[in-house]
Amino acid sequence: MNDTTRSARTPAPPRMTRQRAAVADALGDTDEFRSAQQLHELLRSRGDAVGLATVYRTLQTLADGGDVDVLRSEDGESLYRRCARREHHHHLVCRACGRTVEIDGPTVEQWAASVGAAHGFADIEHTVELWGTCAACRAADERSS
Amino acid sequence: MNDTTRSARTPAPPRMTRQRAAVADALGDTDEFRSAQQLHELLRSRGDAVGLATVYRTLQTLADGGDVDVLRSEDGESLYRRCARREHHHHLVCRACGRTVEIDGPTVEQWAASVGAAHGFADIEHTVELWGTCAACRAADERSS
DNA sequence: AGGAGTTTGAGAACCGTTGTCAACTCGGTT
DNA sequence: AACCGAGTTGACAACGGTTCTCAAACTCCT
Repeated sequence: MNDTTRSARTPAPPRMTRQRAAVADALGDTDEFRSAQQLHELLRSRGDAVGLATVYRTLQTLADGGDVDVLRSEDGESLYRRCARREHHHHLVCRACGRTVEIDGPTVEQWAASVGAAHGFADIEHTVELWGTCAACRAADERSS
Repeated sequence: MNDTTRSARTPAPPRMTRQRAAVADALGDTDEFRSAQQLHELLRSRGDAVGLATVYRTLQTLADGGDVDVLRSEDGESLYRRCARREHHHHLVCRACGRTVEIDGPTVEQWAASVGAAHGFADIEHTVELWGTCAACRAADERSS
């Protein structure tokens, strides 16, 4: 059994491609949660276009690896962001521009676990997200009205 | 200007129909969060079918009026439930069967508001939901494995 | 019963997302 | 440097949940 013999259980080696780099790059550029379609459009306008399907695939891979955070906008769209810390945390997101602040829910984790256990539920997961309108968007909004 | 003259700003009077009653009824029967499609199927199997579009419309109306709670399942589907209390609260939901326990997030509201304000965000809303597997579903699961 | 205006429902349209599969690349080999 | 096998891409089809359309049916009031 030499190096090139890849036994069946070995996952599969990731490969670096222009497209993957481009997506990762676009995510690295911003602090804001972005949809797959926004990223796709951004890349296209930048000049190094990537197929929409590839954008979705790449984001999914990144998300699975914990390299990006995913959350659902209020109307169900998936939004992606490269967060500063990999540890579990929550977000305060501007619903207009996606600007995001990473926050801690000091007691949330513990509370969630104990409430779950108290009712006989297992494998507890929790969703805690804050939505608001950031100062900049508020200002922009008033200016245009 | 008599009674039958409905000035433009008056919303429009809701009207009781077999369909609306059926949907409300189906919701009243269960404690569990159900999708529009599940409710549609339930009604059909019960013998008093209601068009899918009508189920969606009715649920939306009920939700707008605060008569039912809506939340998004982990894979983005909208789920509806007639909760015992109309006041703001959170849920611990079984991801397998939809069984739900209404819970309070003692300090959550305040925490959300202050975190939002601290970062200059306005119109703060928060999503706090707990997902788990209830005891019954866990038992059922083990039995079949 | 009569009539104005609301509601319904079958099917089309929508929209974000995933699947398909032949062509193309990456990365290691010869 | 050319070669090759396996992973990757992308145009497009397909999917699944939800909303729209609009003619026919129904509510409610007189």
